[in-house]
Formats: sequence, C-alpha cells, structure tokens
Amino acid sequence: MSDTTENKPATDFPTHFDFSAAEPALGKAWQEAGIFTADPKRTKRLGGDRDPFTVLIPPPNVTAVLHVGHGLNNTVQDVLVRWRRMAGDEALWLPGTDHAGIATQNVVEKLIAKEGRTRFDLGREAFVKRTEEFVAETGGQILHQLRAIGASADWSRTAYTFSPELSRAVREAFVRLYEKDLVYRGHRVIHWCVRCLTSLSDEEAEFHDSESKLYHVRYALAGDPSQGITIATSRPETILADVAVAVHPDDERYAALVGKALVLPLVGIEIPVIADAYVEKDFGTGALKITPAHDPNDFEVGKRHGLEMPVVITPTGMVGAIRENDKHRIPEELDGLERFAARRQSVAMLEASGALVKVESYSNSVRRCYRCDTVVEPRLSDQWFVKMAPLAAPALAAVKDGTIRLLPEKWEKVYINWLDGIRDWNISRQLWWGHRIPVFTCEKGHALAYRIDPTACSDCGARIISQDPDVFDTWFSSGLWPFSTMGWPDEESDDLKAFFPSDVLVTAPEILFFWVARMIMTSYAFLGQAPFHSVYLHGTVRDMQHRKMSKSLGNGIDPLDVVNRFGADALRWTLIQGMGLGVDVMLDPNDLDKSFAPGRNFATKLWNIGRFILLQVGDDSVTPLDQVAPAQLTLADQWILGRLDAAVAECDAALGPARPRAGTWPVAERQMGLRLDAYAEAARRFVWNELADWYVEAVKTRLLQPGADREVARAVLVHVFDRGLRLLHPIMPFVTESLWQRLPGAQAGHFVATAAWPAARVAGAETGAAFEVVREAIDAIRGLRSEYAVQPGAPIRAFVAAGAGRETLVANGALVQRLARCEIIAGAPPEGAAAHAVLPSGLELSLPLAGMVDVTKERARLQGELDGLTKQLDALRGRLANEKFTAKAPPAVIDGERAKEREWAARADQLRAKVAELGA
RNA sequence: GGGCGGUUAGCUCAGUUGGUUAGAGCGCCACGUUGACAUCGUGGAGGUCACAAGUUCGAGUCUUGUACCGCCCA
Repeated sequence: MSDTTENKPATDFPTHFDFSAAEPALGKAWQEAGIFTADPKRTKRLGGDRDPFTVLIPPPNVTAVLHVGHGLNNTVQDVLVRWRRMAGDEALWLPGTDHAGIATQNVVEKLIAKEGRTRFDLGREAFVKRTEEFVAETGGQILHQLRAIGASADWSRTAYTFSPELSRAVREAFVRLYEKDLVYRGHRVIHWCVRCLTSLSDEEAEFHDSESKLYHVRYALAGDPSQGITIATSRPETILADVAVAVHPDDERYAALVGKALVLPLVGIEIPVIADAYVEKDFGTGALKITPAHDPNDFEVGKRHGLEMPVVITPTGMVGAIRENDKHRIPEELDGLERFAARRQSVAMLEASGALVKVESYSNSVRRCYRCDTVVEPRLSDQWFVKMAPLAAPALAAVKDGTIRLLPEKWEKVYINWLDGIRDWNISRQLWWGHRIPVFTCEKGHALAYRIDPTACSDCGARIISQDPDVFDTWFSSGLWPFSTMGWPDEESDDLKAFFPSDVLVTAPEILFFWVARMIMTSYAFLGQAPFHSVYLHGTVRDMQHRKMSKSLGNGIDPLDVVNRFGADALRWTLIQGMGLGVDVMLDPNDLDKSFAPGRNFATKLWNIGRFILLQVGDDSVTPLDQVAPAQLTLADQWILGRLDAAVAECDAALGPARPRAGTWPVAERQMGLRLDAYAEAARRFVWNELADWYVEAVKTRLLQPGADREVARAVLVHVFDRGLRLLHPIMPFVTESLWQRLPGAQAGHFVATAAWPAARVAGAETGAAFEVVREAIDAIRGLRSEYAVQPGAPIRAFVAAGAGRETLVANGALVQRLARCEIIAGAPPEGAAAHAVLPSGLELSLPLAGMVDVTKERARLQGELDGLTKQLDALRGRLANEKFTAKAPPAVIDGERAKEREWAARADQLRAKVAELGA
C-alpha cells in the first residue's frame, strides 16, 4: 500500500466474520492481558478508587456438562460483569463448582456398577478416593465450556466447595452454629431416599401429583368384632407400624370408643383409640391411623400421647423390623417385601380377611427425591438440624426493608411466605461424598464438635473413639459460597474485605430456597451483613411446547453446538434479546437455524456495517470528535450524535442502577434496571436502524470527496461506531472486539472489553432534530412509490411547498435522491395528476406521477387519511370541550392536548385542501 | 388446602406515577440483487388489550368478581 489515503483492500476484510477462528483467539488475548482478574487493592474498600462489582457464579455441579440453562444463566452474569467492568468498576466474576454430594456419588456409583461393584464393596475410604480421582479427571469441564461462550470470569479465583479452603469454612460454620446452640441432634421423622440411602431436607423432597388409591380398612373392636372403626389410608403397608387410631375429640360418632382397644389388621395386636384435635373430622372416615415412625404428623401425635414408634421399613425400602421387639408386627407373607409389593400384598390380605371396606381413587401429592425421583419414605431417625427461626429473622427483614431486592418482584412475596413458615433444616446426609460432620465421641460418650480433629475429649480428656459417619448436605457448604470463596473464616483476607458483600446474584427461581435464602441467612449469621443487594431470578429455557429442556425428553440444546454453528455472539444475543424480566425463553431444539436467527442475523449485520464503515474510513488517523468544531458538523452528524446520546441513556436506564446509593434500595428503585431485553433492543436499534439505515447512507457521498468535510464525516462515523460497539460489547463480546480492534488508530493491548462505557454528551448539545424532516420525506416518498407501484428504478420528482423544513429538505436533496430515488424541487408542482403527502411536521410534498396516479384513487386515499384524522380530532375536541376535563386534568396534560389539537387541525386543513384540489 | 402471579398482534413479549393514533422481535404478504449487507433492503397487513361490573374528566394501566393458565408451599 503506497498511498495511505487508499482504502484498505477488501481482501483484508473478509465478507463474513470467521467466529470459529476469532473467538478462541480473542479469548486467549483477553486472558493473557489479565483483564478479567480482579485486584482487591483497586477497590474503594481497600483504598483504591473503584467501586467493586462482584458476581458469584451459582456453582454448577463439578460433574456437570454445559446445557442451555447454564448458557442463559452465565450469559446474563457475563453481560452484567462486562458492563460494569467497562463502567469503571473493579469487576469480579467469581467462578467455581460444587462437589454435589448426592449427584456426584450417584455418578460414581453408576460407574463402579459397570464393574459389577457397589460402594460397599469398595468401602468408604476407597470409594471417596475413587470419587476424588473421577472429579480430578473430568470435573470442572463445564468451566472450560463457559470460556467458549465468552465468560469473563476471574479464573484465577476458581473455587470448589470441597477444596481444603472451603472445607475449612464449612467446618468453622458448623462449629460456630454448634457453639451458639443453633444446631442440634434431633430424633424425628425425616425424608429418606431408599435409593440414595440418605435423608433429605424438606426442599430436596419434592412434591409430585399422584393418582393414588384410598383404602378404607376396618379395625375391629377388641372383644367385640361387631363394632369397629374404619380408617382411610393411602399406605396400607404401614398398618404394621400403627400404634393407635385417632379421632377428633368432638366427633360424636366415635366418642364412645375413645380409650377402648382395636385389633390391628394384618398384625393382630391391640392398639388404643385416642382423641386428638389434629384429626380432620371431614376427611375420609374421620378416623386416622397413627404411624409415628412413618409419617411426620403422626410422629407429633405419637409424641403428644407417649406412644411407641416402631419402624417397619428398612433403609432400602423393604418391610422388616428394625428392633427385635417389633418382629411380632411383621407377618411372614410381608417380611422382606419391597414397599410397593408389600402394599399390593397387604391389600390382598386385607381383602381376604374382610377388613378392606372399599377402595377409592385419590389424587394426592407424593414426595420424591429431587436427585433420583424415587418416592421418599418418611422414616424415623437421628439427624443434625439447624434451628432456622433465629437465622431467618434477619434474612426476612433484609428483603422487607430493601437491603436485598429480588427481581421480578413476585419472588419477594414467595420468599417472605417461605421464611415465615420455615422449618428446621436437616443437614445430615448418609452419604460418603461430602464434608464429614466434625462431631467426635469419646469413650465416655461425650459427642462434641471440633474445629480440628481431636486426640482427646475436650470435656473429660478421654480417648476419642468415633466420628459421626454422616456428611453435610451439599447446600450447607454452598450456603457459605459468598464468603467461603473469599477466604473466610480469615476475616482479614483482602478478597473478603474488597469483594464481600457482592452485588448481583443471578440464578433460577428453583434454587431460591435451596441456595439463595441460605446464603442470606449464613451471611447474616457469620458476617452480620447481606451477601448481595440484588437477586436476579431469570426464566427457564423451554421448547416450543413450553416444556423444560431435559435429558429424558431429549429436547435439550447444546450451547456448544450453537457456538460451533453460529458463534457465541449469536447464542448470547438470542438469549439476551429475548430475556424479559423473569420471562421464559422459548427455543426450538429441532430448528436451531430459526431459533438462533436473531443472533446470527444481527451478528452478520453488525459485521457488515463494520466492514463497510471501516473500509470507507480507511486506516488514516481520525480526528477525535472533541477536536471537531461544532460548526463543522452537518445536520446528519448532529442527528446521529443525538441518537447516540438517546441510546446511551436508554441502555443505562434499562440496565439500571448498579447498586443502591445508600445501603438499602429506595422503594422507587427496587425494581429498576436489569431489563436486558430493553438494553439489547436500544443498542441494536441505534446501530442498525439509526446508524446503518440512515447515518451511513447520509455520509456515503461525503466520504468519497477528500477534504475537510470528509474528515468531519470520518470523525463522526468512527466515533458513533466505536460507541455502538461499546454498547453492544457486553452481549456480543467477540464480534465487537474484532471490529473494535480494526478501528483506525487501534492500539495493541487495548480492548473494547476494557474501554469506557459510553456517556452522553453534555446536556444541551445539538441533537439534529431538524434531520427528522428528511427522514419523514424519504419515508413518505417511499410509501407513495410503493402505493402507486412506481418501478423501483424509475426517477421521480417531489415539489415542496413553502413551509418549515423546506430549506433543510432541499439541502439534503442528494440523500433523498439516493434513498428514495426522488428529486426534491422547491416550488409549485406542474399541472396534472400527482400524489400528495403531508409530513407530520406539516411540510407538503407533491409528486407528479403522470400515467401512474389515478386521481380518483389519490383523492380516496387522502380522504381516508383525512377521515381517520377527523375522527381522532373530534374525540380530542370533545375532551377539550368537557368542562370536567379542563377543570380536573393537570395543566400540562391540557396544554399537551391543545397543542395536539392545533397540529391535527392544521394537518386536517392541508389534507382537506388537497382533496378539494383533486375535485369533488 | 394455603400463598403468589399471568391472560396485550399468528408466536414470544414490552407498555414506567392512569393522559398522543397501544409497541418490538420473529413469522406472514408484496416488491426488490440500486456498488456494505438476501443471515439483506423497501413497503404492507395484522390487536373489541381474557370476560363482566365499578372508580375516574379519562382505564391496557386502579378496584371487585368470573373464566382459563402457571408458579411456590402444604
């Protein structure tokens, strides 16, 4: 290239964005430049000058592979983090994974099952070692997959709930709760998964609707089989564990039988009839069998009445006595049967004995294990529980007083409702993969919690003989995520001081209780503060039938497949532009081309816009906009700069305040911002519909003629395109970075990823509003051409009557010529048939279209327009004539209506005159 | 059974404290390859804002009821 004023050869600028080459290269360049690595010293909290902005990843399971739900969740986080990084915050997106006790254990158990072995064959130690190896080999691949979708996380801080550091936090947390008497060992009915062989929390035992049967079974009165009580149960196999039949104290039907004994069917032993207000008189027969060991409500009744609590179902879900002295309760025919087989057998036996009165169909809800879907068995056992009421109080207050906001707002109500009725949390899991509960028992039977493995009992000095075999619920460790990832319990850690509390938590509503609420509670319990100020709960990705995507349905979308086919930007754009607050995203797994068309189309369009602009602008240095004298700016220049200001303002308003100004969110701001779809649309509209569709067209001719005006056009064009790329970068990081690197004057080592977020010009800057008349004229002429089917290439003329804006229109005649193929002529039109337009601003256009315009049709068209306007005008005048309106409406509204009336009336007059000209 | 939310264009959704002729994307129809872009351009059609009543000068927006759909909890 000998002459630097020559445009760059087009061969240097491919016609299509090669995302498959560019994405990995840019990812590497960002990583090597270290721009995603946060520095605590730069934050205001540690004496720097930047606000920290921290987002904590919801840690995916360490064994997980990326699905489109992760894609959505992490794209949202990345958009927010990239936005704040550009806005000058010290942005930290803290990534990591969760050891996922049950899930990971299940995976490894399946693995060794292929070798024909169970974990019991291996033994605990070997099984845990095997699991560690498995995680070391395959774990965390999801974090690598996240890089492929552009995630700008600080990988140097990658955390893992089972790392030594985070494990220390788990142990410390438990011991502190233990010391404050906020955990206790409880003997009660819990949810037991007979497949996972562990207890579950209330949250992990999910309700599923079930079409069941209600069996009515008669229990005969001891000594008088002619009398008896019929109960209704959906679980006849648990009759074996019945210890009483309860009736309501006020129920006259059974009053005479209270205190007497009944013969328990199947078993033959006698059980008492008791009175308890818990019984609902109107449900079933009004008599309730009491099975304290296999029903949480019956357990409470049993406690009140001091009843026995025999367990008749084994951990693996078989019928059988656990205690020697319950053996008499198990009939031989049922002993050892699986629960559901035992139910069928029980029913057969009850029927044979004549005790089965009737069977009804019955819709109820049955709890199932959230990990394996097995029907949960309520079962009496000993577990560690966290007392929730004291922990819940500050968590509840935080949301009520606006310290923490939840978006969309409806989840605040759900959250409050849940915390109001919160129950104690079972944190014991009978698993091998997890943090072992640090409770040790000495020879003398003292069971105490220890921060460090003890050698002797801290109470009596006796030898330690055992540790609690159970592990913690994984959610107990992930509940500490906001601070365990930052060095806690070391409270002097720089990260903790700089980045806690964090800012926005982005997650799905499904884990609001599992995880979000618990993080809030633990942060208050251990650090006395909220862990974040905003919780953004996004929707779910669904298929065209609105079904959740799942492996079993086979309706999933692999984000990496989308990345390979259309690029990460297309994936991200599609997800974000469709992300209304809390709204589900519908995608068709069978038609990825269509589903991801919005992102693919826009990425291509953006590349083409950039390609054209950059090739036209060339490599020569460009004058910074602030060095261009305002007087040199054309109307179009002013207009696009005004549109840019508006776009920046819209994007800022859509994204909203990054943090509350003073501690808590004022009511007016509690639901503001995080409208990612609105932000995406504002940025897109600027770049596509304003910059590309209008401004680029307006400067084309100026760029062809060397001189001062060309330099002004180049300056403005590069400026607005640069700012447009910045606005889009958080959503489409790769294509924007590729284009930004090609801007004239781009410097090595500089990235749009760290370029300053755009700011509007000073208030009062010229916005080029007069340019609108040119756009109006072009729109109107295009419309008339289409209306009268004028050949697309055929040149036409428009005569413009005197009026506001005529000068402007004439001055921009060349643009109208190019975009509407129409010559603008100031003055009266020649005689003859013509099409007419009255622009919104009032300027009148007359287009002689000899041979093309049908006068009758044109008159009818204008008359139709006039009719519509007249109707609106009548309604408006009616309003203004209404004294109640003028008396009660705010003056600003009335002024607005009056101004409108003047405009419409003038326009109606113009139209009426046109119609008249065309003859009656 | 308790709590919460939704119903606006063919589809997915916006619509700020009640105040222009209710918007966007996709889809649809017509035309178009004019020297950036057919993954594109230009023009267009399409809505009794679920239904009923009420408050108000004025209701997609507020209130009540009805119907249907969904979410959370038991």
